[in-house]
Amino acid sequence: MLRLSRMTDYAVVALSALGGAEAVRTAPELAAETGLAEPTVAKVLKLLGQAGLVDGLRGARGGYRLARPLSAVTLAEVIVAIEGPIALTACVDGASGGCDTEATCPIRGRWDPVNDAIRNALSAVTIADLAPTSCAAAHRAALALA
Amino acid sequence: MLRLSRMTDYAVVALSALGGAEAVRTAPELAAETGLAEPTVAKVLKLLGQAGLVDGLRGARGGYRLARPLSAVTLAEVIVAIEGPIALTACVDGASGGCDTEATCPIRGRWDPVNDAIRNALSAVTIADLAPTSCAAAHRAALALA
DNA sequence: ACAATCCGGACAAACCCGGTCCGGATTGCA
DNA sequence: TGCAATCCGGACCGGGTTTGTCCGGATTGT
Repeated sequence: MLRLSRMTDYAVVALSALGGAEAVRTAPELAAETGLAEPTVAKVLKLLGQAGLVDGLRGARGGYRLARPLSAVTLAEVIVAIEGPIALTACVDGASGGCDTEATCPIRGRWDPVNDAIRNALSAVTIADLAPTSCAAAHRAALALA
Repeated sequence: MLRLSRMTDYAVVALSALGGAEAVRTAPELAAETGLAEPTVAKVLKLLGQAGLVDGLRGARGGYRLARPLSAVTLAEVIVAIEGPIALTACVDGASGGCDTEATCPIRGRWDPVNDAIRNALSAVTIADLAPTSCAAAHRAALALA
């Protein structure tokens, strides 16, 4: 299924919520807006902060703020921030030990074009493309129904 | 990391071994050539057979045979055969229940262009591209060293 | 000085995947 | 006709990864 981590999905949702307004939002605020658990949101924002996609402002009246507009953040960047380097197999970038008997496997290295193609596809999509309308508002509405 | 199942890697290796000669090979034979465990190879070949990528011949003197030349088998087909439909998120093709509070999530459906791009990238690569030389021979050599 | 907030890591639980095994069905050969 | 070889389908369990949570420490505005 080429599974994408669920954390990455959360990251996109959190970024969309952050993109709704240009103000500083705290982690509990964003958790309430997205309907996700607060520690989980904090964890995702932490990762995004390390990657430089959001700015974390410490201290009282602190919170998180977008480092760039959503239209300048690609999906590839988010995936890298949450899941690490984009690669389909473990036999990449000198990960020795992953293949036991396949030390001389001729397939090794042949995946590179595929990986590049995937990276290009993911770099062509921005978070703004994924959440053109106000995602946060829709989530609030969904929560109101429950 | 966009992890691809290890079974899919095995499938590529098994297909490459099958592509070496146009004869019928039994599962134990292929297991010995690829250096993989026999039940695992059998499982992979079973999946590939269900997908129509290989023909399984029953009875004595039976075995497996390529249904098509490797140059006509795309990586996307192998992935679909082993892992199921190619999609980055679970919020696809009416998988209700995956998203609990996000029944009306506006992001839903927006992943389709991304998924299509991934599919196209994976459909552009054939197994013959991944294993141009005799992979089986290299595996035998690696086993001889051990 | 205090309160609010982010930061970093450690931790248990749940889920999924990898790998194995078994019995049944089917076919070729003696 | 009987036997052996082989694929087929499913169930099963252990290990590992991911998920989600929590806690103490650092930092900053009031």
